[in-house]
Amino acid sequence: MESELYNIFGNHFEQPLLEEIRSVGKLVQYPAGEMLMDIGNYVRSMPLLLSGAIKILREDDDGDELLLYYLEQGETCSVTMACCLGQTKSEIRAITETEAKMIMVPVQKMEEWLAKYKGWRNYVFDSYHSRLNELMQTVDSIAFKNLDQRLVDYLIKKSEVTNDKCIRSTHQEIAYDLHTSRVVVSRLLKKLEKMKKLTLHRNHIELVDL
Amino acid sequence: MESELYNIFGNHFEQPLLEEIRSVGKLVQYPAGEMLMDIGNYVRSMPLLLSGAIKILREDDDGDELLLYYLEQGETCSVTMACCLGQTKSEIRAITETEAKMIMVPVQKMEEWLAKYKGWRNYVFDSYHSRLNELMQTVDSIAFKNLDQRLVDYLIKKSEVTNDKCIRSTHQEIAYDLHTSRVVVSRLLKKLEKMKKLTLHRNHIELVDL
DNA sequence: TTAGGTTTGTGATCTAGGTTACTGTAAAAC
DNA sequence: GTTTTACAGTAACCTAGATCACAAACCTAA
Repeated sequence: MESELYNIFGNHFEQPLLEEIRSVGKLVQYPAGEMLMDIGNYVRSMPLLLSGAIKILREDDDGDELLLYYLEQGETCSVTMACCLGQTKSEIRAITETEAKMIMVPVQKMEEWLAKYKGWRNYVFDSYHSRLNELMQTVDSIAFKNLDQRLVDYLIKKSEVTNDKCIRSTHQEIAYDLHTSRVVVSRLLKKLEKMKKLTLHRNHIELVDL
Repeated sequence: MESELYNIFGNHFEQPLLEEIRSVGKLVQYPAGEMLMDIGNYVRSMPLLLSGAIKILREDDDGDELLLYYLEQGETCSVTMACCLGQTKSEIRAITETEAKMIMVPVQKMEEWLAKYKGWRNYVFDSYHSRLNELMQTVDSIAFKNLDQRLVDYLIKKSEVTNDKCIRSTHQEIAYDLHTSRVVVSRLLKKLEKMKKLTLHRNHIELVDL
């Protein structure tokens, strides 16, 4: 935990803060596809992501999902933090997209550190800021873009966070994230294949030129 | 300014913080329809809204707008704050929905107070939290609801913030906020009128039973 | 009063995407 | 091996909402 913690957060956090994190934080590791939090859960600790990626989803009344954004190395979930501080239930679902290693910090400390460390305060604010901007991007995407473009964006982003030119998902899984139907995804993917932008296989998609 | 400041923020802020706000804050008042901030602007101070309502809009590359949410009494614009602290340009447009009175606080103070006052910290975090939740509502709305429902929600919300059963907008203006076309709005409104939920007039709409 | 702009109503047509239905095929289970 | 299940391809059809076109009603200014 030492080296990763220092590599990733050393520039932002004061020495004593790093020490505190080391002593109270709990290092945990999850495989891909693990649900870290669900809608309605209460939250008592916050993750500082050391490696891997986490996807954040929203669900409507009918159980339809929509991918909001990914968390990556060095980031944390502001929505979670907001829930912690506000003592309210989670409004989102968090699932590891890849294997992920993180430090869990109890909520009381988080608050204490806000008063104590400028580095922590800046980190938390930057984090909120990033999440707000990402949510606005998401709004832009669903409000202003058509599905063709959203699909392309999705594939590129997913390829980035998994660090893999090959998207290991079924069309159905993609459809869930984009909140559309499998048939539509298959159709659009086939169109992209005809444009030589990717090649389709069972259970995976090879990105060629997106 | 005194009485309003104390009435609205007295419960959340420490006495010395209230004093500071009173001494460095600038009281300003705008009529309805005033643009307070535009996309690309730099921000040097933050509003604490004493009365009235402000609408926050997002715009895409083609200049198409979309209403994100309203700010109301006692609230502040986190996106603005994020821009202040991050020294980045505004990603949103803010327009007074009604006549609005607010205290403008310079950005340096805001940061100073974060370290100094727990009340301020809580306020700022609650504010971020509210904005995140509101943005998620907006995402839900455009991702999961059809236009009929969004229009009804819009009319109800607008009636709330203006505190007026009568919506003083043209169909075109509503269409801008919902990011659709005037023709579609007229059609849906006519449908609602036939369902006896409202009555239509030139330049205004009377809500009857929504 | 008239002219010109603005707002609203409505029919006709178009399109992205949703839905249903059925097929072939790869992979897994037996 | 054979059977079963999950995944993908594709045609046919449907619908919400977008777009175009035009007319009527109203409002303002000269």
